[in-house]
Amino acid sequence: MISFDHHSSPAPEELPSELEGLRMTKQRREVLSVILAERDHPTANDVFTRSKERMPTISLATVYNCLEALVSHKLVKQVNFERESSRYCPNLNDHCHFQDEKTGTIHDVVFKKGVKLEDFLELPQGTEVSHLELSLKGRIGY
Amino acid sequence: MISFDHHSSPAPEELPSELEGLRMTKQRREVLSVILAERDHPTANDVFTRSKERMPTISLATVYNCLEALVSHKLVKQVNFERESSRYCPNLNDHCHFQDEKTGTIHDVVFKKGVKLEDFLELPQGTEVSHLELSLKGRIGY
DNA sequence: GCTGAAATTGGAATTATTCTAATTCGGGAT
DNA sequence: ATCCCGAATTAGAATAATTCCAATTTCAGC
Repeated sequence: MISFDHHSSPAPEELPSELEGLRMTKQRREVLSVILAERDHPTANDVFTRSKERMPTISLATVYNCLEALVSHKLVKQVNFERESSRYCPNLNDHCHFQDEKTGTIHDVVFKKGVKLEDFLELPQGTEVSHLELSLKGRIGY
Repeated sequence: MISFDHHSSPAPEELPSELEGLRMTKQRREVLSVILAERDHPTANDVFTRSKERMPTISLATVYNCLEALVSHKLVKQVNFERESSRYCPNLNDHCHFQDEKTGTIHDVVFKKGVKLEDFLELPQGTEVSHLELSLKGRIGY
């Protein structure tokens, strides 16, 4: 039984020119494809470095702009661990993150099938949760 | 049924000179008492401002030092919402945080009695979680 | 009351991120 | 195809939170 989330890597290229109402510019496409290519939760700076390989003129500001556009259009998720720099994740399913303290590697962790927030949290009724972030740190079993 | 966590305010003053193996200096005592006095999840800067009222010579660096000492000795919890500045919380019980999008107010939210991580997360067996942070945003029911 | 280690301090430094203002791009109308 | 205009990109400056540094100060144990 696999518990950490694994993905079959979809082809990163050939994205439509508009997605979720977001104009897919060269740079946004590049940034998105970097995030899809290596699903290792890169930081903005990682994305910048990788993007420059294929698009040497891209700027860090643009990478930040693109990331913000992709996140707000829900094509990518932003991942935070305490005050570390934000990381980016293409897994759009409901999930959270586990950071291996040994290696720093971040793994996606899925919620058990059918679990609802009210099942494990004492939330006042009527509370509407618009955003949830659950971050774990620890050591992986062997 | 109360769902958000409420506290009876314990007396902030007269803390011992050593706590959890941490030397309780004037400044650490002051910082801790500020956090205990108003349980509104202040930022480091909030703590600095409030501390200065009674201890005008305290420096921001010291506030950061004290907070780090208190957090690492588990007398206070550090609370993060995305990339906002860290906030500090004297509630040592297992709990998480809900930020009201309307007001910015942060509420403690407790886990349902007896709930374990494995009840709602697909964690590989043998995984040891040493740190968990769950942050919610949304709107409160009326 | 000394002494050494730890804590405090003010200011400088760092880091991630955002802002700014100028330029470029690209799609629709002509 | 060309013009136009709003949006996107860019380089660099600015900001904000936090950490670092080096010089004092404190204080617990002798």
